[in-house]
Amino acid sequence: MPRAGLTTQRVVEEAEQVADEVGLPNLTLAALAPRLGVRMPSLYKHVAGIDALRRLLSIRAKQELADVFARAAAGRAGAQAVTAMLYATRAWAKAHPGRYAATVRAPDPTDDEEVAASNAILDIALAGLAEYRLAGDDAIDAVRALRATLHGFISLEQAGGFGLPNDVDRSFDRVTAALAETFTAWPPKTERERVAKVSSTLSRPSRRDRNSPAATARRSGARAARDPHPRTDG
Amino acid sequence: MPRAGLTTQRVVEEAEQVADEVGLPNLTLAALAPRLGVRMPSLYKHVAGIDALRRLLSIRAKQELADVFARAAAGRAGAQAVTAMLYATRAWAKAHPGRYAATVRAPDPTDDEEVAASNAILDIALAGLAEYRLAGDDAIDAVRALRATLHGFISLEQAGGFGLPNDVDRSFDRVTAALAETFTAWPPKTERERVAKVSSTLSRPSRRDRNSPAATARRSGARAARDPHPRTDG
DNA sequence: ACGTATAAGCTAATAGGTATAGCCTCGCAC
DNA sequence: GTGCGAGGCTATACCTATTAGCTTATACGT
Repeated sequence: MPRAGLTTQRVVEEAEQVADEVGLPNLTLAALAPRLGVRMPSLYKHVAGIDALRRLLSIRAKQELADVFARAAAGRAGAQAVTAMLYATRAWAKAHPGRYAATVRAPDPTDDEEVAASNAILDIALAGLAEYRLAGDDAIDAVRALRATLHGFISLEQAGGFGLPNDVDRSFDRVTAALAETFTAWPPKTERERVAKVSSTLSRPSRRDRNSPAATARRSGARAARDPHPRTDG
Repeated sequence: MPRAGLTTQRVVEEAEQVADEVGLPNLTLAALAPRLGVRMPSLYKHVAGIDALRRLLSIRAKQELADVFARAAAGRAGAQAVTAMLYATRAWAKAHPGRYAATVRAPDPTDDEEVAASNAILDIALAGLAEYRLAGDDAIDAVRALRATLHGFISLEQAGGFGLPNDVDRSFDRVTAALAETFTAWPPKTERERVAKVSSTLSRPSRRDRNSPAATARRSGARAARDPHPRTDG
């Protein structure tokens, strides 16, 4: 019998298709094999198992998402960049729900390749926020807010969580606008501060820490060789 | 041999424990049965199968979450209520990750019981936002923003997505404060409007629709008996 | 108290999924 | 052309869900 001529890459590509069609949790080797014209055990010649396949899928998906971010933010800054990143990501997630789901997975901290893919997303998101001139922890808080809002909206939407007839696109517009606006006054005033309306120096100690050496050090890549906190986020 | 004396309720309660311990996706009947002192097939006398069990789990979890919202918002309003709801939910989700995950599931639109549980969450969240005096689509957009932000943060945190050493509690404080603040100027200005700085009447057509009959009708529960859009939302 | 219907438990068997072992052979390198 | 490694296969084992059909504890009516 002629060989199917599979490669790891081919297997992962088909797995992406399947994941997009039936959802990441329903991606099985059993479903994948016939689509590639082989029997199930043959897949083990190319991927080490279902877990390894999921890992490869995640890495590729994270790279794609980083790309989506990068293209959206290219040539834009501030609110424009944020808005573009949010819309582009939602559109990509709609077209590729399985891949999007794969981007959420937290990497094993010792897995350099997947950690790198995660970091690419973080770095590009941070770059997209550059115009807001945030630094240190404030910048991290902001990307976390960005990722959380975006992910929450997309995953609820994909889960069918927005059941009311009200227009979901409209809601997304509002969320996007709110987020882009929020970053212009970041960090936000806390409730206590809003009520007490005192001078910002006194009432917003968080600002003091903004560019502190400690905060900057925490961000820097210069850490011990086997850092217990390899740099990954969101 | 003596009977184990199971009930559906007992099974679901133990399932909650398991889900909290090992994660909702890892909840299996096989793991559950020995913990209840019976063989796997015996569980079918009390629940119709793993899917039915998940459904029951979701319903209970949604009721619990609605309760968490209600308790948090009780006696508070506006930013205070929003803040309290967010913190309480995150704390509950941390203590009960499996149950929290179960709240995300979208109900089958024909499943009255689960739809009702979902609606309870929505209603209480809307009530928590009452002080902001939003109406019609604006109110729906706001709860969606609330749920999306909250869910995004919690699910990323639970997935281990916040790998950087930066303090996650601090980030959550910021996100919370930003959200509570955002609702005071809802709907947010779009990027175009912020740039063009014209009068709000002209530049913010969305406000015109706020209390329109159409918008109100869309929200109302008065719909045809077998409504294609039973009232549910994130 | 007793007898019985029913519900609650059991064993056994089936159907899918993951994974490993071990064989067979295509097809490239030389 | 031949040798051999990579890529495919069958067979098998194990895990989870589910169904069928049996047994018996126990609640309840008399």
